[in-house]
Amino acid sequence: MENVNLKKLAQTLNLSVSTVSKALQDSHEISQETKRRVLDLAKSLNYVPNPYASSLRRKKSKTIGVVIPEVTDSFFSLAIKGIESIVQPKGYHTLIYLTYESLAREQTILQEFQSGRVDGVIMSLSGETNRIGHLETLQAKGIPIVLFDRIFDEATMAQITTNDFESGYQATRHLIEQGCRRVAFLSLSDSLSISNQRLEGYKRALAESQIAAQDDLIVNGSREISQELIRTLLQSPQRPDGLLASVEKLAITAYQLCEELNLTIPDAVKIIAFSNLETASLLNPSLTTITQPAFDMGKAAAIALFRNLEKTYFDPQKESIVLPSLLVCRNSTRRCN
Amino acid sequence: MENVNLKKLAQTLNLSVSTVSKALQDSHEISQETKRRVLDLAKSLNYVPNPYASSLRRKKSKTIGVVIPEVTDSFFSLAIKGIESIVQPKGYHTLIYLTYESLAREQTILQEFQSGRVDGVIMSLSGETNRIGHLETLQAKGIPIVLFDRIFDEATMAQITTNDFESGYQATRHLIEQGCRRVAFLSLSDSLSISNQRLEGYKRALAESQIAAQDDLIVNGSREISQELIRTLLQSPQRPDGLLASVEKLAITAYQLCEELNLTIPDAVKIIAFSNLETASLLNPSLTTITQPAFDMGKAAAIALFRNLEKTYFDPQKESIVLPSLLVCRNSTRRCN
DNA sequence: CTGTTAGCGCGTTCAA
DNA sequence: TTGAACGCGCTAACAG
Repeated sequence: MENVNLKKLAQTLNLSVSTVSKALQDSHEISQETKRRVLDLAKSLNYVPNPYASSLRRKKSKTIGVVIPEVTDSFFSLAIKGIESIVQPKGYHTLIYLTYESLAREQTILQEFQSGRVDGVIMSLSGETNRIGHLETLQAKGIPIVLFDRIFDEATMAQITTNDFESGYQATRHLIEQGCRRVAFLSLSDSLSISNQRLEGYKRALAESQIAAQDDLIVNGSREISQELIRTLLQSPQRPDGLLASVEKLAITAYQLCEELNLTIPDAVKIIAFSNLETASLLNPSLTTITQPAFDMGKAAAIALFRNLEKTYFDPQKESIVLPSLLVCRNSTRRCN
Repeated sequence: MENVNLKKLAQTLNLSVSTVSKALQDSHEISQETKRRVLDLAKSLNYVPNPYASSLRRKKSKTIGVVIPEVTDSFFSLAIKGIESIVQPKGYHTLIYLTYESLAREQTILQEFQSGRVDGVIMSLSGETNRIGHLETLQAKGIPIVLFDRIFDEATMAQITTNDFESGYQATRHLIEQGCRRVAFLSLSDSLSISNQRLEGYKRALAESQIAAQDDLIVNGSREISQELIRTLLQSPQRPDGLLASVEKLAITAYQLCEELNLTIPDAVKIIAFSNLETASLLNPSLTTITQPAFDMGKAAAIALFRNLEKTYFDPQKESIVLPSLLVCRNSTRRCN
């Protein structure tokens, strides 16, 4: 790989490798004079310690694994920034893995983590994930996991969410207030915590307005499957006049379909999307979004993880942190809580 | 870290560590019978090799560093997916680093790479980067670098771009055809290859239409600085009637300002943005974008990188790959080349 | 076909 | 205050 290592430094200074090592770690058992000499040479030779050798020896990789379903999603990319804002200053590195909503990939990735490649994991579950044996196995090996956004209620670990019930409720109420009477709910899967919570909020809002929830207005499935289901829905004689998309990608799909079917937004159909697209409400005044504090959620997740990493003994414990999300429409921003 | 390693496997099977190691690597010098026994045990004990020990020994990390200015940008997040589509199947891992447009951070990151943490680097330069000594130093140590999008012309390495001159030209022509006579050009910095190319195209298009380019219509600076410059520009009596934003973030800033200043888009001001936002033209029919093949650029970068990694001897060579970008407006898509 | 030996670069005894 | 020796887990050269 490279060339300048402890040995080389030691040789040119006529010191032993271990002395140099200690000097670089600012050990108290090394004289100031020696430390200075070592540091000077290290700097002038541009010495960079080999992280893999160090990991091997210390049994710590100073690396965090981030496992998310997507990166081309405003929520997740913002969350990454939040994570990095904590992780980087600590001198840790970030390994990013994408599951593309597949449970199998998620399992493969976590399996690989058993190698000790990462010291801890921050993740948001795939749409397919309906059991978490792979998470538990990893935790049992002493590697802490923090979940954010797409959590798993029964799991014994830190979990960062927004109040999804409340935001689902508020969003639905907003649509009803705008005159919608047939509101559809679009979800990626029925095992996703966030979708289910939001769905409950949706149902509550409908009930309060004496509108009967209809099963055929609740769409469940991967993006490809949903696309066809939504298309059918929008073509049916009793098509919905409002859509609540619990995931950004589904909102995009819905938009494309409305366009394709010549349904004008918001006259024919109103849409509310869970999305952090900075541009969304700018680009289209009629668009309403539920905006989550993605950056802060990433930060909170990283902070919770470090709390566990810094313990001498890691003992998985459930811990829930709930941050508020915002309902943003052109002229107003309302806090959902 | 973990517990089950080669030694343990070897002990329980009464074999030597090296035999087990070779068996796991499917070496031809191990009998089928032994291989089977080893693989069976490995699977049942859930053995996962320690990547750091292996890296240390082999002097290969099977890890790629991706260095980009931002992740909350549709272009870069899509490019990441393109990169992963090549890197993952090869069994390589992806370490992502964000420069936030800072040269200093970029230098720190590359400096760290001298440790051998990564086998190769794929990067897009920060807005501040006007020299590439840090890249050359790294390459000189045998670590290949591939640049994409924000390249550095004089650099001796593979570079993946779109035809920025052409797309700047087409975009400007499009604005002129829509009736714009005072078109402003928004850029992050004057050291950015893409901005300069696009600027040249812009100038050419103006010249062809007998419109004199005006320096005060060319805005240069970080997002914060630009924001004030653009605001001033939009408030001046001879404000522009068209904006060409060479970076997504600047387009967002421009949008926000138009809104704030009550300038209706597209009546008062027309905007063309270099952006890959899937939703952009959907959300607002009046929006025109230059869409780059971000996913394919990521792929191409990764492929070029592996070409270098797989060489027995790495010898930096310049290599340019140019992919076409698209000008997308509501009813038409035109290829820029 | 299998085992022995010797490191990769670093950090941690323990002895001087 | 410094250094010698050992080993983290794995791979590679060389014997047998």
